[in-house]
Amino acid sequence: MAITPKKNQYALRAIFELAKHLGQGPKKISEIAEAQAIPMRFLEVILGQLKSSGWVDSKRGFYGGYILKCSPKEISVGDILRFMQGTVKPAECVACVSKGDCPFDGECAFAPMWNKVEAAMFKIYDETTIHDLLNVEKKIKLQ
Amino acid sequence: MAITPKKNQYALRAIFELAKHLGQGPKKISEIAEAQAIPMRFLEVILGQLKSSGWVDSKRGFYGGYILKCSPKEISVGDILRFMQGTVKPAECVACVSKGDCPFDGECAFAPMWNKVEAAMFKIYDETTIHDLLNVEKKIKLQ
DNA sequence: TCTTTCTTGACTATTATAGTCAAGAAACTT
DNA sequence: AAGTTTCTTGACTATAATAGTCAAGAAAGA
Repeated sequence: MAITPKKNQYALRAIFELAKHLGQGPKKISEIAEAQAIPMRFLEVILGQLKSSGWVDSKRGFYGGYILKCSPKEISVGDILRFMQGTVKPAECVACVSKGDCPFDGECAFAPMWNKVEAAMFKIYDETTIHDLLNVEKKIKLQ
Repeated sequence: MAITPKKNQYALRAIFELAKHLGQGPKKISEIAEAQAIPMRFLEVILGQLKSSGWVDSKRGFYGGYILKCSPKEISVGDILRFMQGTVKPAECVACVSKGDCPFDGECAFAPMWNKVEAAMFKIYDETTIHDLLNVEKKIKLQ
């Protein structure tokens, strides 16, 4: 029922947290986990995955941790969600009754609507950068 | 990963199928199931639920089946999805890490975005009536 | 060398969704 | 009235996706 799986939300929050402390050296998994209320062991898995995107880097040892490698202005929620979802084959109904093997193949009355919804969602995701979210938080905290 | 659960999609398709044969008397569960590629036993459950919405009615016996009680122009996808989801408590983050007991209560930087996404989705769902979907199908079938 | 932290990959748990079933009740046919 | 047919009800089970855990090892620096 949630719009996106928890794992994806955790990935967003992890990058958000790194962005928050950009330029302050590596941030430990344990710190990110606590700050963003993410189970630490699960976060290990997620950050491991995110490393392969190139957006984050890591360092081991006492002063180790994770670092954001890109500008918060240049990375959007859409980028991250797309990465987490893996590549979805194009020309496939995004929310069909049966993915890949649609019982109404090509003649589904609902497909255009599902596609519009998917597009509307990603329009918002793509328009929202991590930098934007940092600003939202600043505003909230000021109140 | 799908935008909405299969159960909701089946509910939409069931009503769509009823709308398609509006005025032609009751439509049997077995017929709806076959036409819309829905497991019949599962459809029994779904139609049973839908009955309580008042949008459909049923009749038993040889000439029994289900009938649409409302105009396809006056029922939208949004109406049906909202009914299927049950009432979601208001003022609750639609896609928070933890529904109901948010670890960032009231100070979540992501909440506005999730709410925007939810709203964008339902804007489309609310704009799409069952009648619209019947028209889409007609156009597709003409090609 | 010791501590700390990331790394890897396999493992388990939980939950939501999806789907099934059987016995019974209404409606109509003959 | 008897017999089909179909919906009705509620409990039941299966499956898959998600979520989360763990342990042993490797790098980095103190």
